[in-house]
Amino acid sequence: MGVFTGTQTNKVDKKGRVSVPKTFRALFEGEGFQGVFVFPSFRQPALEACAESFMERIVDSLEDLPMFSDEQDDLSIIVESAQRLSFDTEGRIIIPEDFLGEVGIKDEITFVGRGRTFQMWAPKTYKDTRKPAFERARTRGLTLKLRRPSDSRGDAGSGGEG
Amino acid sequence: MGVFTGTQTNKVDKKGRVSVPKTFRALFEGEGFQGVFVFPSFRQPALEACAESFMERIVDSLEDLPMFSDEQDDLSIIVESAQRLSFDTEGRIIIPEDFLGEVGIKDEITFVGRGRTFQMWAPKTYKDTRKPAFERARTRGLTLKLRRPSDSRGDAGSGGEG
DNA sequence: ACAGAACCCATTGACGCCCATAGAAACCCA
DNA sequence: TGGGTTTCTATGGGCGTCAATGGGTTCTGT
Repeated sequence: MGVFTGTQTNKVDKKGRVSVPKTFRALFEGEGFQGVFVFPSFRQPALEACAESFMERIVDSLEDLPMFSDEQDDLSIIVESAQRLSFDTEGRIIIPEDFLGEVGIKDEITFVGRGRTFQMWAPKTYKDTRKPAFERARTRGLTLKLRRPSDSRGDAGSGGEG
Repeated sequence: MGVFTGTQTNKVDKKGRVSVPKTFRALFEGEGFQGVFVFPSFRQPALEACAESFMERIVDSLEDLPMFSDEQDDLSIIVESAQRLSFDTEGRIIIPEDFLGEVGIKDEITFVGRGRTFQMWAPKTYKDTRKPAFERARTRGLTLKLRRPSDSRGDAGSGGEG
């Protein structure tokens, strides 16, 4: 599976349908389930989305924690809130209204590629958030240590600052 | 078998029947027993549910504990209290009244996907519990160490990058 | 016989499927 | 290289199907 990159803004029609960008949809070739798992981000006013295979990785990772532990309970919130939305014939999905409300999406939605996952934002919210982030990256002089090629760990690990 | 994700609220009719969400039911394809095992959670005001194959995993895990130990005795309560409820023709189950009473479910019930298992809550109870949990996740900055892709069972290894 | 559960049927509203169209990008040919 | 043509993505709307629900009837075990 390739990587989700770039941004694209599409419309939400009267029925609540949204076309998932073709460039994103193309990455679902070879996935068993043709659709996405969507859940609210707990770090940003946005919705997170991923394919089934990635969601299964999350579940497997949760199983590494003891059953009935506090840790597992807390992290389960991702799985609990992740809605399974399948593509229609035209590659559209219907996002639950409460999700849209939580992040302020109305008639337009911005898709943001994030590698193994992608996000969905209210266009204005995203624009307002992105500018300062870019500015921070410049002024702080962020650096990234690249992994060697062919070390194929799909780990979506911390790109954090710190 | 896929994973249980997301939440859905259905009704409990006068006969005590509840439709198990289709997205959950679909995961019982290939299971021998068409129905669920249900037992009260001892950590939350909710009912736990799983398929037969998972219940067998629980039993196997209990056997890893020392026989006649306090731990095994205590945890055995899961197996002791687990009711075996089969789907009717429409995919509904009837949950014993004492179970419903214990967790305050009346005419509506919220199904909560938890990966290999799912839970059933009184809608209001779940909503009140979920919000703080989400807030905790944000403020504590919870992170999840992802298992490597396609590492289906073996140890996820606690080494790796931080 | 009785109570509870399983089965069957009907209803409804949401969602999936089909078709049509506009606009944009890709393509082709001169 | 420019203009015309084709292809396809994104979008909109109508309609059929199915999940969820409710109620009646039959079955089963006690």
